[in-house]
Amino acid sequence: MDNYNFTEIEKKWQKKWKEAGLFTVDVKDIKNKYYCLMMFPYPSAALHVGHGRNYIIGDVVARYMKMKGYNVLSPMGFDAFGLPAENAAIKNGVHPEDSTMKNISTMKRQLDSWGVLYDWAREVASCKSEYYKWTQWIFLKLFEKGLAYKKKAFVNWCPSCNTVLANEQVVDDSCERCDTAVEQKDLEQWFFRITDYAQRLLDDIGKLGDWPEKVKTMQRNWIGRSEGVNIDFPVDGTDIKLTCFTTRVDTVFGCTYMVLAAEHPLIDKLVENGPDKLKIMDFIKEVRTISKIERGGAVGDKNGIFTGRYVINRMTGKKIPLWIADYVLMEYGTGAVMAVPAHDQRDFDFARKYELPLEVVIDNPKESLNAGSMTAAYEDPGILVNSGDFNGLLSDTAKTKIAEYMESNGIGRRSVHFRLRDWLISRQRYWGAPIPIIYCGKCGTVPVPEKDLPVKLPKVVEFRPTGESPLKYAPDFMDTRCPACGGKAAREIDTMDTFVDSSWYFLRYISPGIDDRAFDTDDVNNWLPVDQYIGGVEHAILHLLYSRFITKVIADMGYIAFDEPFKRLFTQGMIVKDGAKMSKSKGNVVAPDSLIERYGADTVRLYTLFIGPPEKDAEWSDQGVEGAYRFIKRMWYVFDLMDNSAPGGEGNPKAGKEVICKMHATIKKVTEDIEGEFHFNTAISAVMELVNGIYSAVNEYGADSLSEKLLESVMRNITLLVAPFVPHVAEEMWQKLGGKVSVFKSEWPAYDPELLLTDTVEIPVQFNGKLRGKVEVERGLGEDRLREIISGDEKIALWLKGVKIKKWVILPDKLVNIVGVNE
RNA sequence: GGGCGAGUGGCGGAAUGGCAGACGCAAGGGACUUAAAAUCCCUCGGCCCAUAAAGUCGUGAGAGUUCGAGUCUCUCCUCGCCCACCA
Repeated sequence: MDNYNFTEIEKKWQKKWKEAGLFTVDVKDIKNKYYCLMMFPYPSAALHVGHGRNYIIGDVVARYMKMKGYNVLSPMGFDAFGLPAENAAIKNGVHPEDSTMKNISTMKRQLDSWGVLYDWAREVASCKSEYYKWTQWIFLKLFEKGLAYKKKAFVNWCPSCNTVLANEQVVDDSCERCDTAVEQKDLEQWFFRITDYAQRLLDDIGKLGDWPEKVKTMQRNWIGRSEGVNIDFPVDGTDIKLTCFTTRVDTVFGCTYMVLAAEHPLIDKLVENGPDKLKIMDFIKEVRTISKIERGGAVGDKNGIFTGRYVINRMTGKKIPLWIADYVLMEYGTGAVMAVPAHDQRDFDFARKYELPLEVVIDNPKESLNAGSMTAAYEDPGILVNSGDFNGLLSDTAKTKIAEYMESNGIGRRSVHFRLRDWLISRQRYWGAPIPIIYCGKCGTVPVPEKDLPVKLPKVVEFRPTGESPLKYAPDFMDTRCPACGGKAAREIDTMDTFVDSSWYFLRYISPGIDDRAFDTDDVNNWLPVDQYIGGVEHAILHLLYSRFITKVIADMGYIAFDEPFKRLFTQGMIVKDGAKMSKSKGNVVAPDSLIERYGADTVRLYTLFIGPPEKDAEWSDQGVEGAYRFIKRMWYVFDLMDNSAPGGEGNPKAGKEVICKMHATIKKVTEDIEGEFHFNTAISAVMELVNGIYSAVNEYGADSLSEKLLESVMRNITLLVAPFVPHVAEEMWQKLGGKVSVFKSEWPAYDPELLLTDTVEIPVQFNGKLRGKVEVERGLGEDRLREIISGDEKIALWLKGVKIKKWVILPDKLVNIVGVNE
């Protein structure tokens, strides 16, 4: 047998698969369709082995499904707009387009060298105008429906980088790149009205049966639905009513003051003629301008100021003071909070600081509360006290009763609030899809007509940050004509968040070439929802939520017939090195190229899959790679065993029986591991055991103990089983075994349940739950006979001496436990 | 503060409530070799002990359910991730 020359083998098969179009799909052929999708990557300079995990897992699934007879669509593309390219451009003076295209070609080469196959004819890159034309079209569709709108909003501003930051670039209230504290700046911004879909996005999580529970929970928390009551508080001496939202209406009798957010729109009117107006305005200014980090850095440190006004708590009839404080957020609820210091820790802290009164209205059933001696708010449910007609009720009952009372007396209304905010999609950046909007002095905000798409991103632009959108300084881009009146007009200079690009790419793969529509409705309806989506858990919230939203919007407009894009989701864990995420700055990046050169792609794939359960993080070990390499060689050299076995010989029946049994068990195990939770690590270890089994049979019973025929049949099955994991060597082995077509066009092996079973079984025998011996008996032995054999066993008998047996627990063919006491 | 995970040998990790540590890495010993690499074989949780056998302890800690618990229940500790002054 030849040596295992992985370089030659891998080159050869990669070329042949390409020529044969192994993963080329005709979308019109929808029989047995299977859409296997991996999250498309951002084109960074080079991939490391951590990135590889995603593609290798996906490739295993695609190849496995292919062998199961499915028509597998596995496309790939690039999420090519975005900040890193722009930042690199600022730093190195290379145009983002050039660096991005260069990175894409590097990545494609790396993916090829891993043996990961895609239908490359469907490749998309979000920075190409033939793609973003349709991202812009989606924007226009949302605009048409009133789902895209512009409003003033605070954006994250890094004063050091002189630029706007996306939320995800703000880490611990500081700039992700330079660690400077992020400020809030008030700018006109485009939003998508995702909040209109909050309830549906929440409800439909129920449809996502095959998503990880963890991801579903994260989405639920992010949407954050809470039920409560909007309560009106009249401001004493005015006709103004302030409305606050609460989920704890049961505590309303304990509301001893009220607090507004500093951004609350009615503040100006309320303090207009007050004596402390200037002091209050100063306070508000401070809260607004101070960066978030100082404002909320230490939770518990709350600052506020009295407005001089009082509001009426209509449940108690009492006048309570109205305050402004930095711990109330304008973005959530109504920006006004009824403060119940006895039953809310934040209100408690604030009340203690400013010596505001505290009233217990929910008593702790275990230990009565004392307003004076409380050291913390009592936030648990309890029994109502000091609450008029509602005294004695349990919190839960009181919530309903009080809400009903408020509704029938016009004090408040039941209401639902979400934490989810509208999606801010404007970026004051260059490297993104331009927002297709034109501003005309006469006609106002005018959408670019569909026929004028794409609005092309100009190539020559000064994109060094000035604090304004770089496109402002591209006159050829900026200056245009109004599509409505033909007069002079200016283009929108902001670009779109890259999450917009990635929220629909899975549709484009179906119809990559067409330029008169974003996608073909029939084809998309035939192929989607995606059967299996695979990607990192870091996208659990934003990308997946946005994709679900856009899908629903497009579905509502009638372009597609489904409203959830991904049927089944798998989120793989990160690969870390020395306990940390791989990154260039930490210097712990493991590059695949040199490993592939040294051991071959199959080895790197095998180790990546063997490293641990794929949904969990795993620590990379270069020594572990060596082990994977050894296994492949060990498998390869089974061919030598075949050469050495006696030609035409019958072999040793006992050895043969053992190997056959093991073989069927392995087929069962590998199949179940792949189809279940993608536990490739245990699937691979099962094959390792089978290969070890062959070697030990030969060791124990001699070189000719396994007939050539048997070895060949075992090898054939091993080859099929490992094909998705180590495709090149498997294809080579398959050919050597006489395979006429590709192993990936061959049928996945089936096991014979009859042959899984050995003739005899070894039964562990316990005494009082502790293992005391084992007996080897024939399979399917009756309980009486088993009891007899065990009682007669010398070793067991020692333990049963002087013992009164109370009970025999017998699991036929599996285990026996004798329960007894010493007499 | 809230949510979700996870704690098993020197390490990565296995184990439908039924033999804890599969498989692999590392380590030690041996065979082959002039030598090395590669390969093959053996040992490999702790204690007791002479290497054994037999015994005994052992899955973060403690309790519970059970004939039987790494696995189920409760309490606690530690670590990781996500969210976080969300009313």
